Amino acid sequence: MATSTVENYLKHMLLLSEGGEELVSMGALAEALAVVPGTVTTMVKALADSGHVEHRPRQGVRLTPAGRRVALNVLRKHRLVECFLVNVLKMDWAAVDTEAEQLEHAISDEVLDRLDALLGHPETDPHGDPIPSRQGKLDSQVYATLATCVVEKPLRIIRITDQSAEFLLFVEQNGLLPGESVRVTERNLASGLVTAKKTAGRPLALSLAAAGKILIQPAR
Amino acid sequence: MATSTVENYLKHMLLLSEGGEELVSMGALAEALAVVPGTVTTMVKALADSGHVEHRPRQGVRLTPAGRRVALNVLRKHRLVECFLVNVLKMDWAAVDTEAEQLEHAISDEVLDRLDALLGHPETDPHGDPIPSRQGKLDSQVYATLATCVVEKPLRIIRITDQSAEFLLFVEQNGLLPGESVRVTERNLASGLVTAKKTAGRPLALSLAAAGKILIQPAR
DNA sequence: CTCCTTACTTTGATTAGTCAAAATAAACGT
DNA sequence: ACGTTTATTTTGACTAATCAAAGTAAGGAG
Repeated sequence: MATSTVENYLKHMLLLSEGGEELVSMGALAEALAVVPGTVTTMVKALADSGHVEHRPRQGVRLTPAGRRVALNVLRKHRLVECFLVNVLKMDWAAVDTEAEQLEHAISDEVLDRLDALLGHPETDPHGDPIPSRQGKLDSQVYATLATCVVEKPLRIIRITDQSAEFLLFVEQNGLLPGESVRVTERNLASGLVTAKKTAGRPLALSLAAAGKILIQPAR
Repeated sequence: MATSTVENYLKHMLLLSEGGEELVSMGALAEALAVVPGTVTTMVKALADSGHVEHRPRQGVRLTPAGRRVALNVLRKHRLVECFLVNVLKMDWAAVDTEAEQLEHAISDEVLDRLDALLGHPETDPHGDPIPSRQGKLDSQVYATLATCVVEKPLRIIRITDQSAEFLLFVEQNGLLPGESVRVTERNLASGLVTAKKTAGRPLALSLAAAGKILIQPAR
């Protein structure tokens, strides 16, 4: 059985490789796991021995199919737990990531399945992040963002790709939740500012960095 | 923050002291935690340093008020999680103890409170074990058992005090669930056999040891 | 091509939790 | 009171995960 430390390493590799093909750098992994780089090197070598990853010294690391399977299962637990916490326990959007971080390592596959059924087999969590299927399929569609979309076109918000409580709180307070309709009225590369406007709302200014974390689609 | 190992030590001390006054022997703790006695000695000394227990060398160990507080909180989590798994996720009676064993260390107090509300503030878990209140009150009423009760008196089953899957399965298959009505038709100390009978059922034989794990009250 | 920066790896030490086995103390029977 | 049994404690060693700091490689800048 993988320890919860191992599960975390694998999960973060999956998240950092956005789909699983590219090499993940040791530095990025260390950053994501809040650990010094030397620790990552040590751990990655152990994970290579157990067949979960392929380690290219001085270049990076990549999940093997076995490692990817474990990572997807953990991610599925994480996101389904988030759904449960928000939809059933009515918890706060911004707080559930931290909670799920613990629970993802404690719930069994049996509980996972029943939770999935209870929630009606959702396809995304409350932030719009796709939930891997039982079979390990993960929607890896690449969306445009408020930082990259066409100006003045009507858009629908699909997903928020920053789980920090502050950012989620900001998003919530300005009604930029997944499902909402918006359009970008202005984008200025020089000042790094994007102005967005909800159908019936006042214009809202945000940085390019922030805008890039809000994924969108052309409205229906 | 107490690690989940520490939480387990404290929880088992609480369970073994049936209320919290008597000294718990190191051996009993080692047995309950599936660890060798030497490990318990080491750990108990650390717990004494952190003020969670009082250690009487060569005699045993006892929870301090601080330790008891932690233990009750863990037990509350364990039992509320069991309620959730059985009542909401419709999981099997006999399997939930193992699941809860993991989850009790992963859920926050926030989630605990919401779970408690969702379940309607239950007073006992599905096995009839009392759930400690938020304030740390634990019903420590001493019940009679099928091994100690008066013969032929109508009884109500209150609680099953053995969480092993086999025993729970046996209990379930013979309809001896908490809430059910029974009476003891015969008890033979010599052969160590107890015969119980549900109001509308065939007589069932069980050992004194097994009968002692089924707590009862006089029928309403 | 050489030096420098930066990322990565190595090394040695630390902490939590554990076991095996030897040492000790208390309790017990005769 | 003496030796034996049994529970407990000690000791030394091990694993997983970590950090600090020293060492090494690879890719630019000049």
